[in-house]
Amino acid sequence: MAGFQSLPGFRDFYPEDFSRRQHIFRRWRLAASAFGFQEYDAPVLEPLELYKAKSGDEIEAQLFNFTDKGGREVSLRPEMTPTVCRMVGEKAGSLKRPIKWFSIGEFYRYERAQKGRLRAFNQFNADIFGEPGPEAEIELIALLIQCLAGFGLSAEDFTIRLSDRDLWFFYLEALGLSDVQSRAILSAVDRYEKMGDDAFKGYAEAHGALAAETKEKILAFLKIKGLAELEAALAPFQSAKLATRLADWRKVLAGLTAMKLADFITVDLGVVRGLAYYTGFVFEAFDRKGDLRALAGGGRYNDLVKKLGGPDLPAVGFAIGDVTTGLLIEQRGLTPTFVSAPDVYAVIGGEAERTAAFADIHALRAAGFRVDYPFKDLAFGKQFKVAAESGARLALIYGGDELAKGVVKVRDLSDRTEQEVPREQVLAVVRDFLSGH
RNA sequence: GCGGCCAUAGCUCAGCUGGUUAGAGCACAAGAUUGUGAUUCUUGGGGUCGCGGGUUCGAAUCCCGUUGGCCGCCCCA
Repeated sequence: MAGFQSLPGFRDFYPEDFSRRQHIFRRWRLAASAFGFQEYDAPVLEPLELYKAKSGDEIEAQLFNFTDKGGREVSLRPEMTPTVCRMVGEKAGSLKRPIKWFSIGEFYRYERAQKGRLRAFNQFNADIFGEPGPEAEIELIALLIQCLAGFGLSAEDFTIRLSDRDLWFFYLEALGLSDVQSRAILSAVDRYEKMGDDAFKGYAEAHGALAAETKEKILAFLKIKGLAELEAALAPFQSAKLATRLADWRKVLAGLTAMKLADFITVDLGVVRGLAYYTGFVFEAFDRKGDLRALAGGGRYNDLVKKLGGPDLPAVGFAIGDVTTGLLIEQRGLTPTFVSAPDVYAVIGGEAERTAAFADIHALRAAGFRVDYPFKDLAFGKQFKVAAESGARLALIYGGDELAKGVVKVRDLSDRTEQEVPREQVLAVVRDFLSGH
C-alpha cells in the first residue's frame, strides 16, 4: 500500500510481533521481581542538557533531539541511566538501601539502522545504588544471566565477558603511564579485537610509540582469560590498589560460582567499553556464536550521580535490549507459539436466539472467561468451523430447539461430545469444565 | 555522515534481449452446505510494479534522481 510508512528505524507491532515483545518483557519482569528489584518509569522526553552533562557535547550527533514550542532544547531519551540517576539523586536520603530498581521502556537514537540496531528500541534497565562493594556486581550479573536464561538460553548460547576499567588504570599506572596516556591505551584496547595492531596508531600519534616491553605487557594483559592468569600478571607489582581490585575480583567470581553461574562468565580484559564514566567492573553479554552485536552491557559508575547534581552515591547497572535478544531467541528456535484463544465460543441460531446468548455471554465475561461469538448470523456448520479455528475449548449452542426447552448445548470442541445444560447452570458448568481440564 | 545490494498483491515470488488488459502459491472473503468442524471444489476482493523524472511509437523491464529496506563502515550509552 502506498501512502504513509513508519519512520526509518521505527517498528509497527502487529499482534504477533506484540506477543513476541510481551514474551520478552514478561520474562524480564519475572527475573527482576525474583531478584527483588522494584519497577519504575520516567519521561521519554528530557532536557538535552541531561545527556550532554553525562556524555559530553559530541553525544548530540546520536540523539533524537529538537527544540520544543517553548524554545526548550529537548531530546528523546537514548538511555535510562541519566534519568534514573536524577531520580535516585533527588530522593537518595529517603530511599532504603540497597536501592534495587529496574524499568522497561522505549529509547531513541538518531543513528543509521542496521542488524540488531534500530532508532527506537526497548531496553530493560537494572541498577543498584548505594552499594560500593562487589556484592552489587554479583547481584546484577546474576540478574543479567537470568534475563537471558529465562528464555531457555544456556551457557552454550551466551557468555558474560567481565572486565574492569579501574584495574586497567591501576595496571597502566604501575607500568608507568600517565592518566592521559592510559585513556588513549584503553581506547586502543577497546578497538584491538576489531582492528588488531592498528588500534594503537592513535596512541602513537598522540604520545609517541609505546616501548616494546610495555606494549607486550599490555597485549598480554588484554588477552587474559581467567583469574589465575590475572593473579599471575599482577603478582610482580606491590600495589595496594591492585591488591584491593584483585580481592574484589575473587569475591565476584566466588559469588557467581556459588550461584552455579560460573559457566556463564568469561574473564576478558579485552572489554573496556567506550564510555568513560565507568569506574570499575564492566561487563557485556555476547552471543557465543558471535554473529550478533552485544546483547547487553553494563558496569559500575560511582561518580555519575554526583556529576548529575546528586549526592555521592555508588552505582552499578546494566541494560539489555529487545532487538538483539529477540534475534537470538529467534535463531535458537526459542520463540514460543502464542495463542490468544477464547475459552468459549457461542454458536447462535439467529436474531431471536441472540438475546439469550448475549445475556449469558456477558455473564461469563463478567466472571472472567474469554468468550467470543460471531457478529453476523451464520450457518451452524460455518459457526462450528469458526469455533474450532478460534481454539476455544467449549462451544455453547444457542439454537431455537434448545432455548424452547430452557437449555443450552455445551459442546466439548476437543472430543465433540455434547451435553444439554439448563441455562441457569451454564456459568457453573463452564467454570467446572475449564478448571477440571 | 559514508559505501554495497535490493524494492512487483497482506506474505513468498514469477514476469525472456522493452511489446495488448501484470501472474502463481499461500493468506483473506463468499458459495457449494438453512442444526454440527480441520478435506475438497468454485468464485471473489485486493497492485498508480516504492515514488518522481527521462529515453522510446510503447517501460514492471533501460537511464537518472529520490525514498525506504537489508548489510557493512564511523559510532555504539
